[in-house]
Amino acid sequence: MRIYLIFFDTAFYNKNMSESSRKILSDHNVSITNPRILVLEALMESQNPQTIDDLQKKLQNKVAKSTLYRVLGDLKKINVLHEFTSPDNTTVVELLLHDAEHHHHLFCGDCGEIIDVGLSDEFEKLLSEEIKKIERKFNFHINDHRVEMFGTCTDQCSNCK
Amino acid sequence: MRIYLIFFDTAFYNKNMSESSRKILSDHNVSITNPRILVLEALMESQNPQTIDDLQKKLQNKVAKSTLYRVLGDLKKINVLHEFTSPDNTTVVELLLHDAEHHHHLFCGDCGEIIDVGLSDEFEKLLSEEIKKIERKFNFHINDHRVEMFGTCTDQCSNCK
DNA sequence: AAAAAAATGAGATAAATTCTCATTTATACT
DNA sequence: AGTATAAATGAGAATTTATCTCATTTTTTT
Repeated sequence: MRIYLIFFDTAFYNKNMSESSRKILSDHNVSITNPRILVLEALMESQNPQTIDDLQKKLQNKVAKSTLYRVLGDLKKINVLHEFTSPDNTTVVELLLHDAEHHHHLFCGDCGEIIDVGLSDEFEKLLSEEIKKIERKFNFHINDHRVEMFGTCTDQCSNCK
Repeated sequence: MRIYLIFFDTAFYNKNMSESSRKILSDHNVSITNPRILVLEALMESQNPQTIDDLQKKLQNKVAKSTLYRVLGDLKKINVLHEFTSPDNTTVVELLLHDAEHHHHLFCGDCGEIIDVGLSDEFEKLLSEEIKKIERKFNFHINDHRVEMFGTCTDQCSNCK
């Protein structure tokens, strides 16, 4: 048996998040400002979708409310942020990084947790075919889709139980 | 060639809508009141999802704003109303009648129209299997799902063009 | 380093929804 | 049918969520 000691260098991770935040902004020709970096870092802190309230708590008045909304708008405009609504009508937001895979969402009605889930290639392929049929039938041009699943986490969720 | 004359008896349809509204309420042990009947009738007037604003216009001050929201809440509670949010964050609402088939939604980003669409049995079957996998993987109990498709209606839509 | 452009903070404003409570309406019970 | 009781409604106040305004600060350009 081997024992590994893992040193968790928070500074390193923070520096990393700051770096990637800057990169996201410069890659999209958006000026690099402190509020934007802070908001991006807060978004990166969790891989699952978060509410605006979650973000405000993380930012702890380091960014004004109006600025937070404005920055989220900026990030939507450059397509690195996805905004949608949970079943209880709360706006949630998640970062879409270059390497983010196409995914869908699973909602827990008890604790409100939202989990990113991937579905099989077979399923996605059949869905694309269905979408082509719908496009023809309704004379639509469809550019996006999503599958949402609603339920309750039985025991694993950290918020519930 | 034959020519058919179709007489559209509004009174008959109104009476019918009023009757089914009453039936919906009594079937669910909800007291039958005028505002509830009016809201149900407004909901029945269109088969596709409608915004709260649409309803208010149809009701033309015959039902107070607070009552409208309250009645919609009541209808949700007895599971005859489905409420969700369109991509531009507007709340929309649709009646779920006993005979309503399982369906999904198609959103037009230009005119805001929302269309009910059914997908093939083959697709729904595969989706159920995917959902079973997700339930196992995340230890969830999933009780509902929906597929949303986003695009633009190319020329058929009555609101656009 | 200075000038120009852009972003921010603080609070005002707007829109959507919920809440409060006095009055009205519906239901249950003679 | 008529009355008592319970429930629902209307009107507007309050709350919540998001956007807007504009003077000040920060970033970018030169």
